[in-house]
Amino acid sequence: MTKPEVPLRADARRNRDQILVAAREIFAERGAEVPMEEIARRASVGVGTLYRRFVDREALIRAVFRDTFQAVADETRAALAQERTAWDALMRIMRQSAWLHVSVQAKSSRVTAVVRDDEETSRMRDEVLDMLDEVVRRAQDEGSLRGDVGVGDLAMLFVSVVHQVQSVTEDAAGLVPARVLAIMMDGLRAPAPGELPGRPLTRGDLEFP
Amino acid sequence: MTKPEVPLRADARRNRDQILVAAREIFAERGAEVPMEEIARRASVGVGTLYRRFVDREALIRAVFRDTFQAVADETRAALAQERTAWDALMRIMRQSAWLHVSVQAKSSRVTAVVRDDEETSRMRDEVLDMLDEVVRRAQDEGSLRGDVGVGDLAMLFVSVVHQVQSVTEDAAGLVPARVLAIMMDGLRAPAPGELPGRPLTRGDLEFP
DNA sequence: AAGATCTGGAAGAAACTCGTCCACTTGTCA
DNA sequence: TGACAAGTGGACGAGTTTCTTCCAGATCTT
Repeated sequence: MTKPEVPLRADARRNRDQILVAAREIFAERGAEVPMEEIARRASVGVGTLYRRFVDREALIRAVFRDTFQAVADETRAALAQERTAWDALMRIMRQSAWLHVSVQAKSSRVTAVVRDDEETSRMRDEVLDMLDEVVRRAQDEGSLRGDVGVGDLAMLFVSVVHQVQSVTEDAAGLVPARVLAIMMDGLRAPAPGELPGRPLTRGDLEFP
Repeated sequence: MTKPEVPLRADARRNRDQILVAAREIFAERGAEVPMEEIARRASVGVGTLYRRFVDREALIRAVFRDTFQAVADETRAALAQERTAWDALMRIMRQSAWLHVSVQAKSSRVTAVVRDDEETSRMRDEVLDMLDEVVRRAQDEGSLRGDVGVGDLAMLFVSVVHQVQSVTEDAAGLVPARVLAIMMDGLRAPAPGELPGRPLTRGDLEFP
């Protein structure tokens, strides 16, 4: 339902998209409680415009989630279909999702509430998790992914990568996510050098149940 | 200078320490702009007490940094002296620092300013970085750490681990940092499965220069 | 037990956010 | 091209949140 009933004017459509991107980035970096004005600014738009398109903060959060899950679902499906090995699919999914700034710094319960209560979001979320479960299983079967991890672990690693890294010079900042991600992926490779502490984290360990 | 001129009364001393710990945790989780009252609450103390001990937020930030760098420096020195291999030292340092909730979600420039302007903090920071540089070099020499990483990379991985993970059930939350850290360490092991993108990040890439 | 030290939290002042409203711009279509 | 519906930015009043001070009473120390 990213498309409204009456088609938007071209410029409005563009602005709406910019807002969603800006909000997604900011949510990932700083959480969902950031002043609306900052989101507007990053989207190069006035607050007025923001509110015209999204009734209130909750509507914006909901839209961001739908939009993001949609993108991730599409990308994941494509990766599963096109990549030769499950490992390649996994790499691609992780990379792409990091790039998409998936994840929200969930410091308030507001976010959880939205995800839980919005049916469309839940549906897409489940779809994504189903696919991820499959990738993990297949990658482990093919012997490329260490056996002692679960989807939950991937999700967590993920979140770690995405939460925008600060305190690095602007120059280096561009390198960080890719490098951190690559190191993590290397750490996920089978055969594993050792045993991980604890137990594999599954989707049941993720919130928004 | 964690100790004041006139020794504090025992209870006051205890409270002060609790405040520092609470602040460090909260800063790592949510950044340095959290309401003073929350810090006070987590330290089981009234706001009044907090202000009596630290004139204002800046003083608190400064104290947290000194305290933290001090602890890390001590731990690092000990690790270097006691562990058999550089790799073991590195493991220990990383684990310990994660445990210490090193790192601050630096979303404001306030933090950078404090670290830059406080001489004692800078001094300790340099000392820690010197030691880390040595650990990295030695670990690479002994062939346990992949060659294409630098201190900067370690710092970044670190920050990724520490920033408190959300959106995981309380039960699983305890496992996450240890697992993420372990996976990362496995990813750092030599021989590396592949080349990392970009270039090794050095201390020059870290901010607070 | 006296007296210095320390404490919690109420409360006024200051800073921030929200979300609305409207004069002005821009895109669309005949 | 012109007319007008759709869209825009940002100032603003109301409502919150946060900062910091202050002090009556609790707690140590000697």
